[in-house]
Amino acid sequence: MRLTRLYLPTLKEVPAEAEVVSHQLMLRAGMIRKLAAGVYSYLPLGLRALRKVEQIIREEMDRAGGQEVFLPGVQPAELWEESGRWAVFGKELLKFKDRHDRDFCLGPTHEEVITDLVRHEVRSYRQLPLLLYQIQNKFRDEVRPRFGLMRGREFGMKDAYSFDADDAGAERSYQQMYEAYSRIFERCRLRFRPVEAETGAIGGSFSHEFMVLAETGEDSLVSCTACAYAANVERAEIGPARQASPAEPERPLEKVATPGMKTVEEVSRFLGVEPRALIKTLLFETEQGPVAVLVRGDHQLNEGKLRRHLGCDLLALASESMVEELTGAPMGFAGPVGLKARLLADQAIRVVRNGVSGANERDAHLVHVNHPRDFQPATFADLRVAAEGDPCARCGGEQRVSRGIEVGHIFKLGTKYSEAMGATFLDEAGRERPMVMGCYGIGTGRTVAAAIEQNHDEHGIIWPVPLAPYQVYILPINVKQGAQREAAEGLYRELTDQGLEVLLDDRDERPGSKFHDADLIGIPIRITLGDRALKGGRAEVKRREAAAAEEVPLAEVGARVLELVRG
RNA sequence: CGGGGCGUGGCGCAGUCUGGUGAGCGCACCUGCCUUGGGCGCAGGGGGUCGGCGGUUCAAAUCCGCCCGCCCCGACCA
Repeated sequence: MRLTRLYLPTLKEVPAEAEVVSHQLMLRAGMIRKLAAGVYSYLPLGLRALRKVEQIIREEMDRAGGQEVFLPGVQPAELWEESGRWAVFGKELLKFKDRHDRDFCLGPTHEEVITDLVRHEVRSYRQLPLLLYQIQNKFRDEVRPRFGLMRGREFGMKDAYSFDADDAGAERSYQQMYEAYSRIFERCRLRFRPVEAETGAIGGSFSHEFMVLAETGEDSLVSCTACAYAANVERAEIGPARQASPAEPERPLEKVATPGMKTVEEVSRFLGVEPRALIKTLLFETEQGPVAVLVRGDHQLNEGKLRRHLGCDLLALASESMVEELTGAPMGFAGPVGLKARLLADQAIRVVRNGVSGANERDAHLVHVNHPRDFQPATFADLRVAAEGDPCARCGGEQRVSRGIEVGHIFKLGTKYSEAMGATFLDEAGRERPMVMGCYGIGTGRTVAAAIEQNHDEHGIIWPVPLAPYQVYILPINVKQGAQREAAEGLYRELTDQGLEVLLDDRDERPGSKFHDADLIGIPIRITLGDRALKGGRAEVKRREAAAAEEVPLAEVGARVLELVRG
């Protein structure tokens, strides 16, 4: 492709709306343009990178026994009512009516559609297992789209669905997808980590997220420095707290005045104690009645863990009036001692010695609070958000927290959808049984963005060869010089004939502009043709990530480039 | 949904507080000349209902009201 023909609007300046580097670079490199909040157009360069990711995914899905389908983006409400998600999915589901006043939505995911498709056609265990996938845009009306392609409202996704006759089969399918995903992200040359994850609105029993490691990631993940355990912080289990040794002696319980001191920060500063000595008392309303939860002052409650522990659907922080009713004090002075409510505690509370808590009395706290002398929770459990340095739940080693971009997510769904929607088959014994399902997603645009987050410098993108929109950038310094132009055209033909994807910068521009654009769009190999090297019958070959170029005789450039592309 | 901010030519911005000077600057774009190893130089030129609607005023980009769009923080979330 010739630069004089390519639709490549690059930008010198950073558009004000772009926060993260991948968004900035995709705009500047002319890959994408925004149409509305969270809705983007792909330009030729961006589309080529996207297609590279999609092709790798296709190959690995096919290799794992998948078959590609293409499902509708517009879906009728009835299907969603059948699965029960029309009401539950919430405002992210973009709903509308057709001219006959029938309800539809833009598909945010395709479990309903695929289950509907399969239930009509699959009758026998002989037709299982089945793995179907598609690559298509989804629409989720996100509350706050941001970071360009990282969190759009309309976004590209590969979604796959497995149907098995039993749990063991579903387990195998899941495992196959786990391996396929690992291969996909390896082939994309990404630094990533599979982590145990929450299942959220998709439902199901078990899942892994594939996280691309990046500081700008929206997710936090916890990994053990000693063993293989890794999980999304939302999910990450924490091992039992270590007892401080030697244990401090218990001191007598004492009430102190803390006028107006409500937050952990205020109380700890006022009393001159570390936040970790405080016992936070959080009050919740649930359908099972009010619940009080204790967490150390420097820890954060994990509502997901609490919800699972209680097995409740409704879980909301208690209102001000509720707090007063339960504790007899305004918000900010709740404590476990003498509190008449169901009491749970994070396991770290067990080893807090001479702690500080609210006194259930306005402007007062208790110091030297000790378990079990002063309070006795019904249970201790793992209820907090994992933090740097927490003990690993599997091996007791130390956990580390890092940031990641969720590019893939695999779920073991079980029979949630097949039962709700009647996707059944007859087994060998002639019994009717629900299919056991799994679903597996990869954000395609997000993967491109993640690759840029991991591969860039101050000048622009540095594409890994497998994702590069083009592999080679031929840059004649001055196209008005016949020798340079001819050498460039010759190499362009030769490399293109070899099957390489080549850009020829045939623009009559200053060299500086061309070098800057070449660096910005990040093509892995640049061939510069200027008088300097050309006099000796050579071209300069430079890898984008390298500091210096090498001079290569014109006749050997083709071979050298192929070597670099493959290498 | 709560809090904050922004909207002036394709992009980045100034001007708005304190109403009135020919709507301006940089980049990009067009023409000509010049130049060609890291975003050259000179000259000329095109492009704006100042987000929209309404109001105040002799006069509104500027003041007031409503609406729309976008961005950031939080809550939320495959």
